[in-house]
Amino acid sequence: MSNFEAFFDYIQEISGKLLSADDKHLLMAHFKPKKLRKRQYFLQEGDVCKYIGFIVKGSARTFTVDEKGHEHILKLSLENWWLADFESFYLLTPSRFNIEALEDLEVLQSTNAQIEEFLKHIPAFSAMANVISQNYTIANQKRVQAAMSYTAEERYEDLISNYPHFLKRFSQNMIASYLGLSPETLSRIRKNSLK
Amino acid sequence: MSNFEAFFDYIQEISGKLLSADDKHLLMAHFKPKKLRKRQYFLQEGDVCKYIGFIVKGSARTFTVDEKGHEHILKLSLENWWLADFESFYLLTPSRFNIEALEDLEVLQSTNAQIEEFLKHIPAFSAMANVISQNYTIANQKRVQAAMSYTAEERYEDLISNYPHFLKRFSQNMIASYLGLSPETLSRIRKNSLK
DNA sequence: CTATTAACGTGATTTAGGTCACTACCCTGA
DNA sequence: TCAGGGTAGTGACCTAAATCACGTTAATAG
Repeated sequence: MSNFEAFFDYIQEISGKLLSADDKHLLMAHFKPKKLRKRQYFLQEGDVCKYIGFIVKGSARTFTVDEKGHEHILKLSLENWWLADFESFYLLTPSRFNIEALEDLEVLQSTNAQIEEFLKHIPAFSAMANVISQNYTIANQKRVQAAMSYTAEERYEDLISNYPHFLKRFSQNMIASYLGLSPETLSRIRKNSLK
Repeated sequence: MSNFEAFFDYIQEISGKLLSADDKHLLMAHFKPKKLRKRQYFLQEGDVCKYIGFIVKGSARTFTVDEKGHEHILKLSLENWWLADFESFYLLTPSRFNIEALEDLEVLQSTNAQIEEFLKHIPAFSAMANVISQNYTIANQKRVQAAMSYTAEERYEDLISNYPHFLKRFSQNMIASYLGLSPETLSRIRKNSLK
């Protein structure tokens, strides 16, 4: 399956280790391909996040809805990213987040229990998990810092330089919400920075 | 050393595994006690974060200074927390952060290379690392969400309910900066919420 | 092929929170 | 013992960004 080829490549590249034929069979046996159409939910608020998904194709957003009905996007995800509310996934508590497909979505998904098995038995998988966890920590650290210390304009500039491809794949509304801005403010920022 | 006893207890409690006598000797051989006086720096901006420290006693803040000279506190740390800029520590890049003792500080510190050894040879240590990494991911996720979707007042309420002991150990100036607020705003919020 | 709905732009107005200025109260150290 | 830095409270003012209101165009569904 070409789905799995891309997945295997990803694991090997991130981990710097090779997957054996057995490793691959184990992964193929327990990662299930799943398709979601645009606007379908991978996870709904209140549910436990039973599955973690690896995005093969498409995009998604992770967001909350506050008491005033406003949506706040916590994460935008594309190909070769993992999809889950890790708090809910690790602790098996009901999630405070929604994860929704923004484009038709193909993921490979598995359960917490299975992931534990992969970590134990597949060295490349476990090495990958460590690297990803580091990357997440770093990315989150940056994001907190940006949210707290940067102005709206600086956060947008930051996004442009770090994730330029986001602008192609996500609507301005989504980007604005991801940056913690109103769509109007983002529109004005773009206008000013065109000069 | 009573220092190490608390450290060993912590590892065993978090990991759910026991440390052997050999494990303990290995840890004692390569975690060095270090004392910092109030206002001394554990890490300075521009330096590579060569050491990770486990706080035995005292408190510290991790902060940046922006172009206008304003300080932004990213993290406040107390006993039984780890002290490091993980980005710099993992990637060996110059840090964008400062870590400063807010009270006289006692840490047990070690290097990246040594940590790799502990992870390989001490199962309890490696299990602890996994749990901590999960906790960090969860805490960071919450903090990003709070920074993006909550008002100043909600963030303060959130702090009170999640980290009430922070109020006893850190000055209002520090709390304000941690919450991304001016000291004046925090002072007014406190006044209003007293009613 | 219309009819909606989503996406983006732009002006007028409001507001949360920042900035500046001044006061009072500890501490801590010479 | 007293001076000076750190800490907190409060008023007056300012500004970045949200909100509200409206148009325009582009995309999508029936």
